[in-house]
Amino acid sequence: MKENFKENHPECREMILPVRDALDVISGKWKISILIAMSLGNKRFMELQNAIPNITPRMLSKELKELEMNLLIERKVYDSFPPVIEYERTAHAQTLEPLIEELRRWGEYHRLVVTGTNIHHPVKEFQD
Amino acid sequence: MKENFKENHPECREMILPVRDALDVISGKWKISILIAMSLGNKRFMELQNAIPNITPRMLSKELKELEMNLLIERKVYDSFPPVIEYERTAHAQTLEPLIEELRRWGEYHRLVVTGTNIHHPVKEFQD
DNA sequence: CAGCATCCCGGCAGATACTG
DNA sequence: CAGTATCTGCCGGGATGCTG
Repeated sequence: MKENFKENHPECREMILPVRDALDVISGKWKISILIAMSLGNKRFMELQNAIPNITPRMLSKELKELEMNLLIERKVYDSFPPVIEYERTAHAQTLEPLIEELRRWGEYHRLVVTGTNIHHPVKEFQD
Repeated sequence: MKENFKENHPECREMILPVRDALDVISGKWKISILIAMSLGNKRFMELQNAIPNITPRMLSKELKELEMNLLIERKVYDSFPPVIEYERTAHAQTLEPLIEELRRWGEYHRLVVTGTNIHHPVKEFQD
């Protein structure tokens, strides 16, 4: 998967690899939901599970681990009694904000386009 | 998948849905490669298959269909002899450019971060 | 509470062969 | 050339139950 355009277009491979890296990091099924739930102040495992309907502990655990490996969140263990575990977004997660906002904007626009609004401009180009 | 934050945070659901829409459209395994190969001038099925190493005709066909359904490409049949079929990016695909560029930028930056560049002020370094 | 272990199933996607 | 058909392995991810 990483070796697209291996021999043909080395300059393209250099363009595609970072794009796929970015997509791999954020396109997990629950990752965006988790990051947003955390930005709303949910920090603990149970809080996240409650905030995100339908997620199973197994999936939550798995996605949290991947987010942590990608340095987007940090797992903090306070050995109070009872011990408390909290997850927090890192500074690196902040750098994702513009990208997520761009995804949101394009996603909204795209929905307008595919649901057939001819209010806008470029739509008429793909009507036969 | 679409019903995250159903009851808890309706405003979040409205944020997540478009993001997931956008991701669903572009995060197919070969979609970015196909769009880039097309932007390089590859139009015909065989050209695309040659330009994208390791893709099978089955996958190419499937991804082309999905891109077409999302109005990102257009399938044109010229009934010359022999009949020629060409795929072209639509105007709507142009609107994806800033998003892909943002993905590429963040993907590159992210790789720097995870491969251990010691960053003290991540946000500042990320900006141009 | 914060997860891990197990079982299991549907679908993604590769390999290969075939068609108009 | 531009795909389709079939067979198959793999694994993402749900359900359930269990632990420290």
